[in-house]
Amino acid sequence: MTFQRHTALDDRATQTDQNTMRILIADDHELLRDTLMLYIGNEPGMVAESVQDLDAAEARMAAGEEYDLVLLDFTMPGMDGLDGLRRIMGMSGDHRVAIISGTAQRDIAEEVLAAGAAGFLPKTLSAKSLVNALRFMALGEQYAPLDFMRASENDQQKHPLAKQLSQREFEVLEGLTQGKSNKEIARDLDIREPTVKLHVKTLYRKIGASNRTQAAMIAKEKGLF
Amino acid sequence: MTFQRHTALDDRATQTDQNTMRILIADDHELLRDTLMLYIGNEPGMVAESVQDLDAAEARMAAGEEYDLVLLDFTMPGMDGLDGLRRIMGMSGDHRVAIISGTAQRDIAEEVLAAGAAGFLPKTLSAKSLVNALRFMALGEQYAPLDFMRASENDQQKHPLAKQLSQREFEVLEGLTQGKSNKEIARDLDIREPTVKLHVKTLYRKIGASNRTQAAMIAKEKGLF
DNA sequence: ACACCACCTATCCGACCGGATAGGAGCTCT
DNA sequence: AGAGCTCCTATCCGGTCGGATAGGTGGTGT
Repeated sequence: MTFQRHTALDDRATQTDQNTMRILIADDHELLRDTLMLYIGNEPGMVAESVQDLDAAEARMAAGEEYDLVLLDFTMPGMDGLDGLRRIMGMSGDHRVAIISGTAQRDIAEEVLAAGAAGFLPKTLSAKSLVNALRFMALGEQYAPLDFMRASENDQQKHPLAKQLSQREFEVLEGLTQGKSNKEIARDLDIREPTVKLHVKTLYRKIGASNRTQAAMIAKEKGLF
Repeated sequence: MTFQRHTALDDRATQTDQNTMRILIADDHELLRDTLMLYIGNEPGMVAESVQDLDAAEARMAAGEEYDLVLLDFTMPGMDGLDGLRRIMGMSGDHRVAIISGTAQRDIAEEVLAAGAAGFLPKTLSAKSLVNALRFMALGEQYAPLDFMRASENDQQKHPLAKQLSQREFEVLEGLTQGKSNKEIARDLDIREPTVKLHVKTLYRKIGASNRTQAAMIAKEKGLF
């Protein structure tokens, strides 16, 4: 992997401030902050700063710092879902804000875009694609990776544990992890309670649980939901 | 920041294989893979390769590649909790394997270390600390960030949620997170079942749960245990 | 046509849970 | 000494859970 040419702008040291793109990265994963800043800093015409939570990002912006783009991690202290995004976007000034996330799925991405964010960037994106997306968004466009947005609604067929379960059992298990009663699950899925009980019982067998709390903990630890 | 040297091998042909540390990174976040490889490649005496899931890591190792250290992301296709770690560690050869994670809490870290891993690395670690940890682990030591592991060592003192609970309620809550029945908890703590029920009820009120599964999930998500 | 499977519904029962209520023992602080 | 706290025990009750059993529907593959 070499870095002789990143873009056509590479060797033009005449870069002016107006042409330099300022990016603020807010993410509680210091590892990513450090390495990503290094990567972006290596890109011509790009300068990145980083903070570790939403409050710090807000403080920077409130202090009058101007950024061409602000990247917010979706799961970071202070975010609280989309509230943090809305708070930053509601600040005075004309800010372009994008969400970056390692865990959020398509439904979250859609809500993010609907809320008016400049883009949604999963951490499964390559560094190169990310930089391209940054430039794209700085131009005023809205970005989200197409393959990510095309991902099927129920992409649990990948997970080994979920694979053993039928679709319904999976949905019931999701209810269990939310601490719902059989009655509530039945209402939510629009089926009868006895049916829920059946699914509960059979999924216990399949995943090796002996009660709903164990089932919920197993699902959680295996990384489902 | 320039990249005249990516690795010590780049311009120093005298570097011997014995002195170069080979690292395999398995993580489905390509963004982190790209940027972290760049960062590590910039460190003298370190070479990193990366793959995007557990199967690919397994294939590399099965193909006879030798690594001084293998980093596995905890939430990555094929991992399935600790199973993936055990699978890699059970492979023939003498491999040192560490877990890296952006979401796992202390309980997971302890299980990882108990399983014999070389270390546990949260992504909140700085890049510099990570590199230091890598060198440390390559020496045969076991690593985990102290502040992370102290996160709830004698839990009550630190955690705001646990602080509201009495000692007994806390112990009962621990039983709940293991999916135990009131009767089992009573036996383990050597108290009567009605007493357990009392503690259960009062701790529901304190943490805002309405049943044992919710209580367990709340405790888990808040990072207790 | 048949077996098979996932999914749905139903009933019965013993066990457990969640909530209320009512105490008593030991400790600390004022 | 009494107030206040935590921790312990106990009983009662309605509701829920866990497990077994029995059956019906619709789609798939042989």
